[in-house]
Amino acid sequence: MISKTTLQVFREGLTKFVTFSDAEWVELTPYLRASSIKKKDHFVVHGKVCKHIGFVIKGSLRFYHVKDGTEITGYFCFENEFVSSYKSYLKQELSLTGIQAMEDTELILIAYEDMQQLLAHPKLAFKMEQFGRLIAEYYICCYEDRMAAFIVQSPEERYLSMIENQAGILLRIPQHYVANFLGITPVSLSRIRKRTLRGVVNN
Amino acid sequence: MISKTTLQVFREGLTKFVTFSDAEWVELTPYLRASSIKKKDHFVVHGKVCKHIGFVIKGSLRFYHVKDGTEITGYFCFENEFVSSYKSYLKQELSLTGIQAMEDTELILIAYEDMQQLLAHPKLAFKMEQFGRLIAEYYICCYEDRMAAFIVQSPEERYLSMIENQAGILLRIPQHYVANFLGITPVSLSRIRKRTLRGVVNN
DNA sequence: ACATACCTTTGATATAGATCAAAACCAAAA
DNA sequence: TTTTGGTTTTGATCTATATCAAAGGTATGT
Repeated sequence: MISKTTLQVFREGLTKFVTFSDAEWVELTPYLRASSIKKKDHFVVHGKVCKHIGFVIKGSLRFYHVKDGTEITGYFCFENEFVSSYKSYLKQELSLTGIQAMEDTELILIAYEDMQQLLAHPKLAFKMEQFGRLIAEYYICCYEDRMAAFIVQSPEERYLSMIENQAGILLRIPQHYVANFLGITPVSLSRIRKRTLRGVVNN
Repeated sequence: MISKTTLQVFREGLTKFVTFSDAEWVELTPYLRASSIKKKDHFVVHGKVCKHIGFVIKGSLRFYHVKDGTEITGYFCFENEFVSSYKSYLKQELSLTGIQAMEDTELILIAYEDMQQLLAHPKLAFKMEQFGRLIAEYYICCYEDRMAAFIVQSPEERYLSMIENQAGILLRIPQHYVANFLGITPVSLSRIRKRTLRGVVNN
Protein backbone atom coordinates (compact mmCIF):
# COMPACT_ATOMS: atom_id res chain seq x y z
CA MET A 1 0.00 0.00 0.00
CA ILE A 2 1.19 3.47 -0.80
CA SER A 3 0.94 6.04 1.94
CA LYS A 4 -1.52 8.84 1.44
CA THR A 5 1.07 11.60 1.67
CA THR A 6 3.38 9.85 -0.78
CA LEU A 7 0.55 9.64 -3.28
CA GLN A 8 -0.21 13.26 -2.65
CA VAL A 9 3.38 14.28 -3.34
CA PHE A 10 3.30 12.32 -6.57
CA ARG A 11 0.02 13.84 -7.67
CA GLU A 12 1.35 17.29 -6.90
CA GLY A 13 4.57 16.59 -8.81
CA LEU A 14 2.60 15.55 -11.87
CA THR A 15 0.80 18.86 -12.10
CA LYS A 16 3.89 20.27 -13.74
CA PHE A 17 2.84 18.14 -16.72
CA VAL A 18 -0.83 17.18 -16.45
CA THR A 19 -3.58 17.34 -13.84
CA PHE A 20 -5.73 14.34 -13.05
CA SER A 21 -9.32 14.75 -11.91
CA ASP A 22 -10.39 12.81 -8.83
CA ALA A 23 -12.19 10.31 -11.05
CA GLU A 24 -9.12 9.81 -13.20
CA TRP A 25 -6.92 9.55 -10.15
CA VAL A 26 -8.96 6.66 -8.84
CA GLU A 27 -8.40 4.87 -12.13
CA LEU A 28 -4.71 5.59 -12.16
CA THR A 29 -3.59 4.66 -8.66
CA PRO A 30 -4.03 0.86 -9.04
CA TYR A 31 -1.18 0.99 -11.55
CA LEU A 32 1.23 2.64 -9.13
CA ARG A 33 3.63 0.87 -6.81
CA ALA A 34 5.79 2.24 -4.03
CA SER A 35 9.41 1.18 -3.73
CA SER A 36 12.26 2.06 -1.48
CA ILE A 37 15.86 1.36 -2.26
CA LYS A 38 18.76 1.62 0.13
CA LYS A 39 21.81 3.74 -0.53
CA LYS A 40 24.08 2.01 -3.08
CA ASP A 41 21.35 -0.30 -4.28
CA HIS A 42 20.43 -0.20 -7.94
CA PHE A 43 17.30 1.08 -9.58
CA VAL A 44 18.62 -0.13 -12.92
CA VAL A 45 21.41 -2.65 -13.27
CA HIS A 46 23.82 -1.93 -16.09
CA GLY A 47 23.28 -4.61 -18.71
CA LYS A 48 19.67 -5.40 -17.84
CA VAL A 49 16.39 -4.08 -19.17
CA CYS A 50 14.88 -1.13 -17.31
CA LYS A 51 11.38 -2.25 -16.33
CA HIS A 52 10.06 0.84 -14.60
CA ILE A 53 9.77 4.52 -14.73
CA GLY A 54 10.10 6.04 -11.28
CA PHE A 55 9.22 9.26 -9.57
CA VAL A 56 11.53 10.27 -6.74
CA ILE A 57 9.66 11.03 -3.52
CA LYS A 58 12.81 11.24 -1.44
CA GLY A 59 16.48 10.65 -2.02
CA SER A 60 18.76 10.85 -5.03
CA LEU A 61 20.24 8.66 -7.73
CA ARG A 62 23.11 8.73 -10.15
CA PHE A 63 23.27 7.48 -13.75
CA TYR A 64 26.53 5.92 -14.78
CA HIS A 65 28.29 4.15 -17.60
CA VAL A 66 31.04 1.59 -17.29
CA LYS A 67 34.20 2.07 -19.29
CA ASP A 68 37.19 -0.29 -18.92
CA GLY A 69 35.78 -1.49 -15.64
CA THR A 70 35.38 1.95 -14.07
CA GLU A 71 32.13 3.78 -13.50
CA ILE A 72 31.56 7.20 -15.03
CA THR A 73 28.66 9.18 -13.63
CA GLY A 74 26.81 11.12 -16.29
CA TYR A 75 23.69 12.37 -14.58
CA PHE A 76 21.76 12.67 -11.34
CA CYS A 77 18.24 12.95 -10.18
CA PHE A 78 16.49 14.12 -7.07
CA GLU A 79 13.12 14.63 -5.40
CA ASN A 80 10.18 15.37 -7.68
CA GLU A 81 11.95 14.16 -10.78
CA PHE A 82 11.32 11.14 -12.92
CA VAL A 83 13.99 8.52 -13.20
CA SER A 84 14.48 5.84 -15.80
CA SER A 85 17.01 4.55 -18.24
CA TYR A 86 14.73 5.95 -20.89
CA LYS A 87 16.09 4.33 -23.99
CA SER A 88 16.12 0.96 -22.29
CA TYR A 89 12.67 1.52 -20.84
CA LEU A 90 11.11 2.80 -24.04
CA LYS A 91 12.56 0.09 -26.24
CA GLN A 92 12.72 -2.59 -23.54
CA GLU A 93 16.31 -3.34 -24.48
CA LEU A 94 19.43 -3.80 -22.37
CA SER A 95 20.54 -0.68 -20.55
CA LEU A 96 24.05 0.66 -21.01
CA THR A 97 23.34 2.93 -18.09
CA GLY A 98 23.28 1.84 -14.46
CA ILE A 99 21.21 3.81 -11.99
CA GLN A 100 22.15 3.64 -8.34
CA ALA A 101 20.75 5.31 -5.24
CA MET A 102 23.16 7.79 -3.67
CA GLU A 103 20.97 8.00 -0.56
CA ASP A 104 18.14 5.89 0.78
CA THR A 105 15.47 6.60 -1.79
CA GLU A 106 11.71 6.31 -2.04
CA LEU A 107 9.99 6.05 -5.37
CA ILE A 108 6.66 5.63 -7.04
CA LEU A 109 6.95 3.14 -9.89
CA ILE A 110 5.04 2.47 -13.05
CA ALA A 111 5.97 -0.80 -14.70
CA TYR A 112 6.42 -0.88 -18.47
CA GLU A 113 3.51 -3.26 -18.98
CA ASP A 114 1.26 -1.18 -16.80
CA MET A 115 2.17 1.91 -18.78
CA GLN A 116 1.16 0.08 -21.97
CA GLN A 117 -2.16 -0.71 -20.34
CA LEU A 118 -2.61 2.88 -19.27
CA LEU A 119 -1.88 4.06 -22.80
CA ALA A 120 -4.75 1.83 -23.93
CA HIS A 121 -7.02 2.55 -20.99
CA PRO A 122 -10.46 3.76 -22.11
CA LYS A 123 -10.59 6.60 -19.60
CA LEU A 124 -6.93 7.48 -19.23
CA ALA A 125 -5.30 6.89 -22.60
CA PHE A 126 -5.49 10.47 -23.80
CA LYS A 127 -4.13 11.97 -20.65
CA MET A 128 -1.38 9.39 -20.45
CA GLU A 129 -0.32 10.13 -24.01
CA GLN A 130 -0.23 13.79 -23.15
CA PHE A 131 1.65 13.08 -19.97
CA GLY A 132 4.21 11.04 -21.91
CA ARG A 133 4.59 13.72 -24.51
CA LEU A 134 5.10 16.50 -22.01
CA ILE A 135 7.63 14.58 -19.96
CA ALA A 136 9.58 13.62 -23.05
CA GLU A 137 9.52 17.21 -24.26
CA TYR A 138 10.69 18.38 -20.88
CA TYR A 139 13.71 16.10 -21.04
CA ILE A 140 14.48 17.13 -24.59
CA CYS A 141 14.84 20.68 -23.35
CA CYS A 142 17.18 19.52 -20.59
CA TYR A 143 19.25 17.55 -23.03
CA GLU A 144 19.41 20.44 -25.44
CA ASP A 145 20.95 22.63 -22.76
CA ARG A 146 23.31 19.98 -21.57
CA MET A 147 24.56 19.13 -25.06
CA ALA A 148 25.04 22.81 -25.82
CA ALA A 149 27.20 23.12 -22.71
CA PHE A 150 29.48 20.40 -24.03
CA ILE A 151 29.68 21.83 -27.53
CA VAL A 152 30.15 25.45 -26.56
CA GLN A 153 31.83 25.53 -23.16
CA SER A 154 35.09 24.33 -21.63
CA PRO A 155 35.01 22.11 -18.55
CA GLU A 156 35.93 25.10 -16.40
CA GLU A 157 33.11 27.16 -17.89
CA ARG A 158 30.70 24.30 -17.28
CA TYR A 159 31.79 24.17 -13.66
CA LEU A 160 31.34 27.90 -13.22
CA SER A 161 27.89 27.89 -14.75
CA MET A 162 27.02 24.96 -12.55
CA ILE A 163 27.84 27.14 -9.56
CA GLU A 164 25.52 29.76 -11.00
CA ASN A 165 22.62 27.54 -11.89
CA GLN A 166 22.82 24.31 -9.96
CA ALA A 167 24.67 25.18 -6.80
CA GLY A 168 22.39 22.86 -4.88
CA ILE A 169 23.77 19.80 -6.61
CA LEU A 170 27.32 20.73 -5.68
CA LEU A 171 26.45 20.77 -2.01
CA ARG A 172 24.72 17.45 -2.12
CA ILE A 173 26.90 15.21 -4.21
CA PRO A 174 30.45 13.84 -3.94
CA GLN A 175 32.83 15.89 -5.99
CA HIS A 176 34.12 13.02 -8.10
CA TYR A 177 30.61 12.41 -9.40
CA VAL A 178 30.30 16.08 -10.27
CA ALA A 179 33.63 15.84 -12.11
CA ASN A 180 32.33 13.03 -14.32
CA PHE A 181 29.12 14.97 -14.88
CA LEU A 182 31.25 17.87 -16.15
CA GLY A 183 33.17 15.52 -18.41
CA ILE A 184 36.48 15.62 -16.53
CA THR A 185 38.43 13.65 -13.93
CA PRO A 186 38.06 14.24 -10.19
CA VAL A 187 41.68 15.40 -10.04
CA SER A 188 41.08 18.05 -12.67
CA LEU A 189 37.96 19.31 -10.92
CA SER A 190 39.93 19.70 -7.73
CA ARG A 191 42.43 21.86 -9.59
CA ILE A 192 39.76 23.91 -11.33
CA ARG A 193 38.23 24.60 -7.94
CA LYS A 194 41.56 25.69 -6.60
CA ARG A 195 42.36 28.09 -9.41
CA THR A 196 38.86 29.58 -9.51
CA LEU A 197 39.05 30.02 -5.72
CA ARG A 198 36.19 27.61 -5.18
CA GLY A 199 34.04 29.80 -7.38
CA VAL A 200 34.65 32.90 -5.22
CA VAL A 201 31.66 31.87 -3.15
CA ASN A 202 32.82 30.08 -0.02
CA ASN A 203 36.55 30.58 -0.23
CA MET B 1 -0.17 23.81 -52.77
CA ILE B 2 1.93 20.87 -51.79
CA SER B 3 2.82 18.39 -54.48
CA LYS B 4 1.32 14.96 -54.24
CA THR B 5 4.62 13.12 -54.06
CA THR B 6 5.95 15.45 -51.38
CA LEU B 7 2.88 14.74 -49.28
CA GLN B 8 3.36 11.06 -49.92
CA VAL B 9 6.97 11.19 -48.74
CA PHE B 10 5.85 12.97 -45.60
CA ARG B 11 3.08 10.49 -44.90
CA GLU B 12 5.49 7.64 -45.42
CA GLY B 13 8.06 9.24 -43.13
CA LEU B 14 5.49 9.56 -40.38
CA THR B 15 4.76 5.85 -40.31
CA LYS B 16 7.90 5.43 -38.23
CA PHE B 17 5.85 7.10 -35.49
CA VAL B 18 2.13 6.90 -36.27
CA THR B 19 -0.06 5.95 -39.19
CA PHE B 20 -2.90 8.17 -40.33
CA SER B 21 -6.02 6.70 -41.92
CA ASP B 22 -7.21 8.29 -45.15
CA ALA B 23 -9.95 10.07 -43.26
CA GLU B 24 -7.48 11.44 -40.73
CA TRP B 25 -5.08 12.42 -43.45
CA VAL B 26 -7.73 14.58 -45.08
CA GLU B 27 -8.18 16.39 -41.79
CA LEU B 28 -4.47 16.83 -41.26
CA THR B 29 -3.26 18.13 -44.60
CA PRO B 30 -4.85 21.59 -44.36
CA TYR B 31 -2.47 22.29 -41.50
CA LEU B 32 0.62 21.51 -43.53
CA ARG B 33 2.66 23.97 -45.55
CA ALA B 34 5.48 23.39 -47.99
CA SER B 35 8.59 25.50 -47.84
CA SER B 36 11.86 25.55 -49.68
CA ILE B 37 14.93 27.32 -48.45
CA LYS B 38 18.06 28.00 -50.42
CA LYS B 39 21.49 26.90 -49.35
CA LYS B 40 22.78 29.18 -46.56
CA ASP B 41 19.34 30.54 -45.76
CA HIS B 42 18.03 30.07 -42.25
CA PHE B 43 15.24 27.88 -41.01
CA VAL B 44 15.67 29.38 -37.55
CA VAL B 45 17.50 32.62 -36.89
CA HIS B 46 19.62 32.61 -33.77
CA GLY B 47 17.94 34.95 -31.29
CA LYS B 48 14.40 34.62 -32.65
CA VAL B 49 11.54 32.34 -31.73
CA CYS B 50 11.26 29.10 -33.72
CA LYS B 51 7.75 29.12 -35.17
CA HIS B 52 7.66 25.80 -36.99
CA ILE B 53 8.50 22.20 -36.81
CA GLY B 54 9.73 20.95 -40.16
CA PHE B 55 10.09 17.63 -41.91
CA VAL B 56 12.96 17.42 -44.38
CA ILE B 57 11.84 16.20 -47.79
CA LYS B 58 15.14 17.00 -49.45
CA GLY B 59 18.38 18.67 -48.41
CA SER B 60 20.18 19.11 -45.12
CA LEU B 61 20.57 21.60 -42.30
CA ARG B 62 22.96 22.36 -39.51
CA PHE B 63 22.27 23.53 -35.96
CA TYR B 64 24.74 25.99 -34.54
CA HIS B 65 25.48 28.15 -31.55
CA VAL B 66 27.34 31.43 -31.55
CA LYS B 67 30.21 31.89 -29.15
CA ASP B 68 32.34 35.08 -29.17
CA GLY B 69 31.08 35.84 -32.65
CA THR B 70 31.95 32.47 -34.18
CA GLU B 71 29.53 29.74 -35.13
CA ILE B 72 29.83 26.29 -33.62
CA THR B 73 27.89 23.55 -35.34
CA GLY B 74 26.36 21.10 -32.90
CA TYR B 75 24.04 18.98 -34.97
CA PHE B 76 22.73 18.16 -38.44
CA CYS B 77 19.64 16.85 -40.04
CA PHE B 78 18.78 15.25 -43.33
CA GLU B 79 15.98 13.79 -45.41
CA ASN B 80 13.13 12.14 -43.53
CA GLU B 81 14.01 13.76 -40.25
CA PHE B 82 12.22 16.42 -38.27
CA VAL B 83 13.90 19.72 -37.70
CA SER B 84 13.21 22.37 -35.12
CA SER B 85 14.89 24.32 -32.39
CA TYR B 86 12.81 22.23 -30.05
CA LYS B 87 13.19 24.14 -26.83
CA SER B 88 12.42 27.39 -28.58
CA TYR B 89 9.52 25.83 -30.45
CA LEU B 90 8.03 24.06 -27.46
CA LYS B 91 8.27 27.03 -25.14
CA GLN B 92 7.96 29.69 -27.84
CA GLU B 93 10.98 31.47 -26.46
CA LEU B 94 14.07 32.93 -28.15
CA SER B 95 16.31 30.34 -29.75
CA LEU B 96 19.97 30.12 -28.80
CA THR B 97 20.38 27.79 -31.74
CA GLY B 98 20.48 28.90 -35.37
CA ILE B 99 19.44 26.43 -38.05
CA GLN B 100 20.77 26.94 -41.55
CA ALA B 101 20.35 24.99 -44.77
CA MET B 102 23.58 23.38 -45.96
CA GLU B 103 21.99 22.59 -49.33
CA ASP B 104 18.86 23.76 -51.08
CA THR B 105 16.23 22.23 -48.85
CA GLU B 106 12.55 21.35 -49.10
CA LEU B 107 10.41 21.01 -46.04
CA ILE B 108 6.91 20.36 -44.83
CA LEU B 109 6.06 22.76 -42.03
CA ILE B 110 3.64 22.75 -39.16
CA ALA B 111 3.30 26.11 -37.46
CA TYR B 112 3.20 26.25 -33.68
CA GLU B 113 -0.33 27.64 -33.61
CA ASP B 114 -1.52 25.00 -36.03
CA MET B 115 0.01 22.31 -33.88
CA GLN B 116 -1.91 23.67 -30.89
CA GLN B 117 -5.08 23.44 -32.96
CA LEU B 118 -4.25 19.89 -33.99
CA LEU B 119 -3.68 18.92 -30.38
CA ALA B 120 -7.21 20.16 -29.68
CA HIS B 121 -8.76 18.83 -32.90
CA PRO B 122 -11.78 16.61 -32.21
CA LYS B 123 -10.70 13.91 -34.64
CA LEU B 124 -6.93 14.20 -34.52
CA ALA B 125 -6.03 15.19 -30.97
CA PHE B 126 -5.28 11.70 -29.73
CA LYS B 127 -3.12 10.74 -32.65
CA MET B 128 -1.28 14.04 -32.54
CA GLU B 129 -0.53 13.59 -28.85
CA GLN B 130 0.78 10.16 -29.61
CA PHE B 131 2.76 11.46 -32.53
CA GLY B 132 4.29 14.16 -30.32
CA ARG B 133 5.12 11.67 -27.63
CA LEU B 134 6.78 9.22 -29.98
CA ILE B 135 8.87 11.86 -31.71
CA ALA B 136 9.99 13.32 -28.42
CA GLU B 137 10.86 9.85 -27.14
CA TYR B 138 12.77 9.17 -30.31
CA TYR B 139 14.91 12.26 -29.81
CA ILE B 140 15.47 11.45 -26.16
CA CYS B 141 17.07 8.19 -27.27
CA CYS B 142 19.28 10.08 -29.73
CA TYR B 143 20.32 12.54 -27.06
CA GLU B 144 21.03 9.77 -24.60
CA ASP B 145 23.50 8.21 -27.02
CA ARG B 146 25.08 11.49 -27.93
CA MET B 147 25.54 12.61 -24.33
CA ALA B 148 27.02 9.24 -23.44
CA ALA B 149 29.55 9.67 -26.23
CA PHE B 150 30.70 12.93 -24.67
CA ILE B 151 30.86 11.56 -21.16
CA VAL B 152 32.53 8.28 -21.98
CA GLN B 153 34.60 8.77 -25.13
CA SER B 154 37.50 10.96 -26.24
CA PRO B 155 37.15 13.08 -29.38
CA GLU B 156 39.21 10.55 -31.31
CA GLU B 157 36.98 7.72 -30.15
CA ARG B 158 33.91 9.71 -31.12
CA TYR B 159 35.37 10.22 -34.58
CA LEU B 160 36.13 6.54 -34.98
CA SER B 161 32.68 5.47 -33.90
CA MET B 162 31.25 8.04 -36.27
CA ILE B 163 33.08 6.25 -39.06
CA GLU B 164 31.50 3.02 -37.87
CA ASN B 165 27.97 4.24 -37.42
CA GLN B 166 27.41 7.41 -39.38
CA ALA B 167 29.83 7.21 -42.25
CA GLY B 168 27.21 8.75 -44.50
CA ILE B 169 27.37 12.06 -42.69
CA LEU B 170 31.13 12.26 -43.14
CA LEU B 171 30.78 12.01 -46.89
CA ARG B 172 28.14 14.64 -47.08
CA ILE B 173 29.17 17.54 -44.96
CA PRO B 174 32.22 19.79 -44.65
CA GLN B 175 34.80 18.50 -42.26
CA HIS B 176 34.91 21.60 -40.11
CA TYR B 177 31.24 21.12 -39.23
CA VAL B 178 31.95 17.52 -38.29
CA ALA B 179 34.78 18.74 -36.07
CA ASN B 180 32.41 20.99 -34.11
CA PHE B 181 29.91 18.16 -33.91
CA LEU B 182 32.62 16.02 -32.31
CA GLY B 183 33.44 18.81 -29.88
CA ILE B 184 36.84 19.77 -31.32
CA THR B 185 38.42 22.28 -33.71
CA PRO B 186 38.74 21.62 -37.45
CA VAL B 187 42.52 21.63 -37.11
CA SER B 188 42.39 18.90 -34.50
CA LEU B 189 40.06 16.77 -36.59
CA SER B 190 42.44 17.03 -39.51
CA ARG B 191 45.24 15.72 -37.31
CA ILE B 192 43.11 12.94 -35.84
CA ARG B 193 42.32 11.86 -39.38
CA LYS B 194 45.95 11.86 -40.24
CA ARG B 195 47.06 9.79 -37.28
CA THR B 196 44.20 7.30 -37.62
CA LEU B 197 45.04 7.00 -41.33
CA ARG B 198 41.67 8.42 -42.31
CA GLY B 199 40.04 5.65 -40.34
CA VAL B 200 41.86 2.94 -42.29
CA VAL B 201 39.03 2.99 -44.79
CA ASN B 202 39.99 5.09 -47.77
CA ASN B 203 43.59 5.86 -46.96
C1' DA C 1 37.50 5.34 19.63
C1' DC C 2 39.64 2.87 16.01
C1' DA C 3 40.09 0.99 11.73
C1' DT C 4 38.86 0.89 7.22
C1' DA C 5 37.40 2.54 3.02
C1' DC C 6 36.76 6.20 0.31
C1' DC C 7 37.43 11.10 -1.20
C1' DT C 8 40.07 15.14 -2.09
C1' DT C 9 44.20 17.51 -2.58
C1' DT C 10 48.85 18.08 -4.16
C1' DG C 11 53.03 17.24 -6.93
C1' DA C 12 55.40 15.76 -11.11
C1' DT C 13 54.93 14.71 -15.68
C1' DA C 14 52.71 13.41 -20.13
C1' DT C 15 49.65 14.31 -23.87
C1' DA C 16 45.66 15.46 -26.61
C1' DG C 17 43.77 19.10 -28.37
C1' DA C 18 43.94 24.43 -28.98
C1' DT C 19 45.83 28.33 -31.12
C1' DC C 20 48.19 31.06 -34.59
C1' DA C 21 49.87 31.46 -39.03
C1' DA C 22 50.96 29.98 -43.52
C1' DA C 23 50.56 27.10 -47.37
C1' DA C 24 48.10 23.99 -50.32
C1' DC C 25 43.84 22.66 -52.15
C1' DC C 26 39.31 22.97 -54.24
C1' DA C 27 35.19 24.63 -56.21
C1' DA C 28 32.17 27.91 -57.67
C1' DA C 29 31.83 32.35 -59.99
C1' DA C 30 33.28 35.78 -63.17
C1' DT D 1 40.64 30.29 -67.64
C1' DT D 2 41.43 33.03 -63.94
C1' DT D 3 39.95 34.78 -59.69
C1' DT D 4 38.07 34.39 -55.40
C1' DG D 5 36.39 32.55 -51.12
C1' DG D 6 36.28 28.95 -48.46
C1' DT D 7 38.23 24.42 -46.70
C1' DT D 8 41.82 21.36 -45.32
C1' DT D 9 46.45 20.45 -44.19
C1' DT D 10 50.83 21.30 -42.02
C1' DG D 11 54.17 23.37 -38.80
C1' DA D 12 55.37 25.48 -34.39
C1' DT D 13 54.04 26.30 -29.97
C1' DC D 14 50.98 26.62 -25.90
C1' DT D 15 47.83 24.97 -22.38
C1' DA D 16 44.25 22.53 -20.12
C1' DT D 17 43.30 18.30 -18.72
C1' DA D 18 44.91 13.42 -17.97
C1' DT D 19 47.67 10.27 -15.59
C1' DC D 20 50.29 8.27 -11.87
C1' DA D 21 51.44 8.28 -7.28
C1' DA D 22 51.41 9.74 -2.65
C1' DA D 23 49.66 12.17 1.23
C1' DG D 24 46.01 14.13 3.78
C1' DG D 25 41.05 14.26 4.97
C1' DT D 26 36.55 12.64 6.15
C1' DA D 27 33.06 9.56 7.03
C1' DT D 28 31.31 5.01 8.27
C1' DG D 29 30.85 0.92 10.67
C1' DT D 30 32.41 -2.05 14.29
